[in-house]
Amino acid sequence: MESSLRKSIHGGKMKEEIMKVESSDDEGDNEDMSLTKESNRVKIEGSSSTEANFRVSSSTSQQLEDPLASTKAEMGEVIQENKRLRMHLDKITKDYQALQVQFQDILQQEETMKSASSNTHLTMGEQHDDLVSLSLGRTSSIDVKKFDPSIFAPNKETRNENKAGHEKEGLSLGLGCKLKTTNNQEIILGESSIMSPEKSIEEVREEPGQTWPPHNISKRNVEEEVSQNPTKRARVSLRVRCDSPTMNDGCQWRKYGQKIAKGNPCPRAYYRCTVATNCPVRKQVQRCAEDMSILITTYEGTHNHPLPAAATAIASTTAAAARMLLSGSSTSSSSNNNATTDQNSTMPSTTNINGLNYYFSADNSKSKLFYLPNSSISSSPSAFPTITLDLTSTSSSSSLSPLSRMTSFSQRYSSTNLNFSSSESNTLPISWSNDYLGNKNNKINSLNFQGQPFYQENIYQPYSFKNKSFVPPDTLAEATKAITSNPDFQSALAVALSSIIDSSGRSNNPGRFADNNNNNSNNNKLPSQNLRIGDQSFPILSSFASTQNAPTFSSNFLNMNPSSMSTNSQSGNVFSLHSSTHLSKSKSSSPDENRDHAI
DNA sequence: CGTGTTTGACCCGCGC
DNA sequence: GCGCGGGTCAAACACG
Repeated sequence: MESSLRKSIHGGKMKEEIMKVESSDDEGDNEDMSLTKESNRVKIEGSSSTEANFRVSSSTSQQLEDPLASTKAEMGEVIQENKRLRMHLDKITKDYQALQVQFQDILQQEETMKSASSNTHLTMGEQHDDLVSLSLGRTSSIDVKKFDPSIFAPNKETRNENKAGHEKEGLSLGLGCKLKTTNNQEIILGESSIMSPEKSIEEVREEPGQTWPPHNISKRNVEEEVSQNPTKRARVSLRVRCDSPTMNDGCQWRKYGQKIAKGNPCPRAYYRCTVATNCPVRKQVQRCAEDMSILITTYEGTHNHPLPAAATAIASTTAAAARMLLSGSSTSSSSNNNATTDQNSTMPSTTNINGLNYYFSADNSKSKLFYLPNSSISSSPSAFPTITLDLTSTSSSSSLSPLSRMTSFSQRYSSTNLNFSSSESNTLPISWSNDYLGNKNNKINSLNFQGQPFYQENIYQPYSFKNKSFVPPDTLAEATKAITSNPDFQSALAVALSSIIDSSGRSNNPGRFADNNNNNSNNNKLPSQNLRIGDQSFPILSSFASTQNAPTFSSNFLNMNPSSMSTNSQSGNVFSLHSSTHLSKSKSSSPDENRDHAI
């Protein structure tokens, strides 16, 4: 009795300490610090609670002897812990502010450059436009069109005072998705409404006079190019290991044809987007002839309507890839004729951008060069330049990937159980185990995001309640730094995160689609999102949209295992993302469930 | 009955 | 011009 009373007292005091830290957080930039605050709240709540449990149990015997001393000792520990957390918070805040200022610098430089020159398409900036678009997944802003990796360089903290007003822009670079509308409104996608006062995407969609997606130069460039040269309608092909007939990409599709294409016994299915009546987007779905487990989904066109949240991830990724393709193919052939042309000095290599392999077309208007030596290349030319995002293969390029910086990160804490997955036994995680992040040999890492809604609770829980794991304070700092300091990491991360966004928005999709995906026995469970590094998983600290009612993500999108590459009936470019995603068994038991819904 | 799929016919561009 | 192959149309059909 006395013991339990004491425990509650201790807990209450610790709670006070926690609240003290949190309330002091709020004194700062309460609008702009959503991610930082959240990150620290994770640590505060998690670590304090974890230690609380430990302390309560370990001090039970002492309590009988000297309750007061024990309580004081605990308070001292708590205070120390809070100090550590506070320091950590300050550090993150500084990094965050530095990033914001740097980002603003980039934007200003970009505007200057824009006014100065616009005669080259395949400039570094253009390349980075593609890079950042892929990186942010949903970036649709002219203002983030160009991207300089240097903005993620750490430790640049000395900045102008008058730039402090732009603090909202930094964090979304790291883990959120930001849109900037034509009237300079920013939308941080995926940011929790609690944590961020930014307008939600839906609000902006309803903004009078706004179009969706918001107009931006990048998209206009593509559209203009396409309109100027109709034969250059870019296609983006995704190669994915997928057992279901189609991948579920969040959009609604109607099949309008099927054809046996030459060189592939598997029929090619033709789909058109039915979200809007006159949406021009088409997609083709076909199994790979060499490896039936590989599903090739080719997208063509741009949606002319608001997309379901679940569909924006793939849509933006493919749009970015298409834009990259078009911008690349719009340049003189000399710059692109060689698939290994070094198109951008800032790229790690011509075939490895962000650790992802690009294979550019050898021809501007017709895709002739295909991607791998083993391919039985289709000789039939395509009128469409095609970029293929290969999500099936392995790569040995990881050693150069900046992600390898995470090696020490994972290894250092290799003994820590950081798998905070709450995925149930019958649910395979959707994981992006990038071989380029690492494999068993080079002991690097993989990204593994549980393909389930991103519940706020689970952001906090992993550190303490669920697995009783405690992440050393500098673990988060290191992870944060690794992420924010590295554009390459960001790009890869964003793709993976996109799948999470996709999952969180799944419930927005009405009708049959929603029905299909709501058939989920795990709906009532609270999964968590993990960043898996090697054998370890790290909770994602960003505040992606937490759709409480979202069903779990059933995408068969990326069930990737290393495999040999095989042919695609369309020649084109390959963007190889070496990643891995597993399906959620609970949602894919019936092939019909994924019928007609890509990715 | 509404919605989506199937499938043969048709159109079109390209190469010979 | 002809044949081939990719892509689309639309009537018939299936399903809930």
